[in-house]
Amino acid sequence: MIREQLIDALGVAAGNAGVDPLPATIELERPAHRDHGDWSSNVALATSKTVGKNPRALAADIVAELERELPAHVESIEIAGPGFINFRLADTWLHEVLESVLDAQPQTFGRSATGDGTHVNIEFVSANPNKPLHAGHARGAIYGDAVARLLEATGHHVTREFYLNDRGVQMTLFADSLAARKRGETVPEGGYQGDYLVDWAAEMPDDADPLEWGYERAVISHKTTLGRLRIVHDVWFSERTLVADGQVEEALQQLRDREMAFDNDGATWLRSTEFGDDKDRVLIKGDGDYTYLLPDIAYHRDKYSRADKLINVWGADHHGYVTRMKAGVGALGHDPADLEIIITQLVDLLRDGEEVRMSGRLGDMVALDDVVDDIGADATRFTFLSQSMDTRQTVDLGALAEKSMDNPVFYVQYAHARIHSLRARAAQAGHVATDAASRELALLTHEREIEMMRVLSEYPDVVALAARERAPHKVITWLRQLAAAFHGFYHDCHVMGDDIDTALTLARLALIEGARVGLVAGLDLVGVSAPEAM
RNA sequence: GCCCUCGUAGCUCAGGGGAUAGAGCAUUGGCCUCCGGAGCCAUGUGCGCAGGUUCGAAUCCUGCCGAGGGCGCCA
Repeated sequence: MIREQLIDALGVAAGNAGVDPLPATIELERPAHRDHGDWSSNVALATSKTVGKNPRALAADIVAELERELPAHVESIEIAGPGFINFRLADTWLHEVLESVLDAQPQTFGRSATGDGTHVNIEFVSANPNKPLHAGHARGAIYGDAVARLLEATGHHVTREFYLNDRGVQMTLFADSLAARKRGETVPEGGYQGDYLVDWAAEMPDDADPLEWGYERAVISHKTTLGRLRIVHDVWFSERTLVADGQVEEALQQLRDREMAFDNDGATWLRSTEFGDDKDRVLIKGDGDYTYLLPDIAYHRDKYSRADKLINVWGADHHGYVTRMKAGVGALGHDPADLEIIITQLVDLLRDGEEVRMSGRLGDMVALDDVVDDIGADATRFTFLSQSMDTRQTVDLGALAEKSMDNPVFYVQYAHARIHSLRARAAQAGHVATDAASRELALLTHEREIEMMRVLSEYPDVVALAARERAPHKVITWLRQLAAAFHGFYHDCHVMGDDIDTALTLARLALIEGARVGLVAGLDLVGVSAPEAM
């Protein structure tokens, strides 16, 4: 790849110019402005102090070394600003990029093996199995799945996991509420109010055990809703079985053996202050019941035995548990660094500008199914992935439901549909796809064509960065760029026509095929479909 | 009080050490004899404030201001 070639050449040149030692990494980036060339390096700026020269003078020395034998594709090298070294390349480097895109096809374009088969377990959603998922679950659900896709695309072995809190008081309360509905009564004090229970009660056979039947029904509900969003968990892990298998007691014993658990005031405590927590935490309450923490520790103990690295996706309202969870696994002797807890900021849900309440009884909430009904899986996924998880997100369901231009997913999908339409027309006109040897990509020199290839060239870096930073929104941003580049090309450069030379038509068909590969690959990475017609 | 995240254009958000800070929506005005107008082009005195680190800060550090979330023998 051109990037590595230039970095290598820079390293050699800098060494010959007296830079010693060479920096750990030589930075090479794409300048924001086209006037600054195709690639730019700051080595001279970064190392001038150690060499004892002013940056521009050092840059001149390095450039002189580089000019002894220009690296492939390089047309000229300039020194600019305070001492940047700017490379101006011939378009041939982009033709080479396009060739590699066509070669890769959507199945492999942008993918890498950097994860080296590391087994990552990512746990997300994990909503209680006693009521349907609501809109507030959307962000974490879609995000978790997108991160899983990114990790898979970068050579990790991924397990998607859902933890079921299927024991405890809330399950009993749920069963009681369901049974009451079945009898046509109002739910008990503090019970589950939602209308869904009326429907579930109607479905429930008379002789069914409300707890077991309701639990199963809720899990089906979760799976169905998630399935509509193309989210499929590999493992549904039951807290109940964890207790039944004796794993909770084993974990507790392990903590005791390591002197990380102690008894005080009639309760059993975790020595979490050993791991930076501001106080120790209760594992077993005075009444003998576990707190949520102990089964959670046992659960993570089990996960550590099944994967190299753990990721938990939690909402912002759980951020206070990060320290004690890490303390818990640390107390077991595991490396807390292998447990990555990602906090997603909350979502403000609006409907036509008006706030939709996310708290309180279910009656006030919007079911996730309703969101999918209103705006579809594609728009839902695209929207919830379009911004960083570190920022609070505002989503207006009303605006999205209109399928208006407020949602760029259509802009991206439209690009794909146009390409499909072009291909069909081309086939009709008898333009057959040509092999690498006979297509003349050198004909692609229009500004719009160049721009499209430049965007395509960035995709592998985007995927790598998005995966490393757990930031699928970077893929969304890139897709919008590619779609914009394509639409601009489509407007200014006709693929077929009386005044278009056949060779150019074939070259442009190759180019839009490259765009198609990019769109399909990118959309697949975020789990959004690439429709052939809209 | 302490902890976490955020503060970028009228609105929703990208950009997370580089050289002139970008997109969508909204506004205003252009572009259909021609591959799908769900499109293209033009239109903007914006990085909360103050210090610091650096050759260079929207980006890193500190403080302040503002918004949201969290600090249970609840889950």
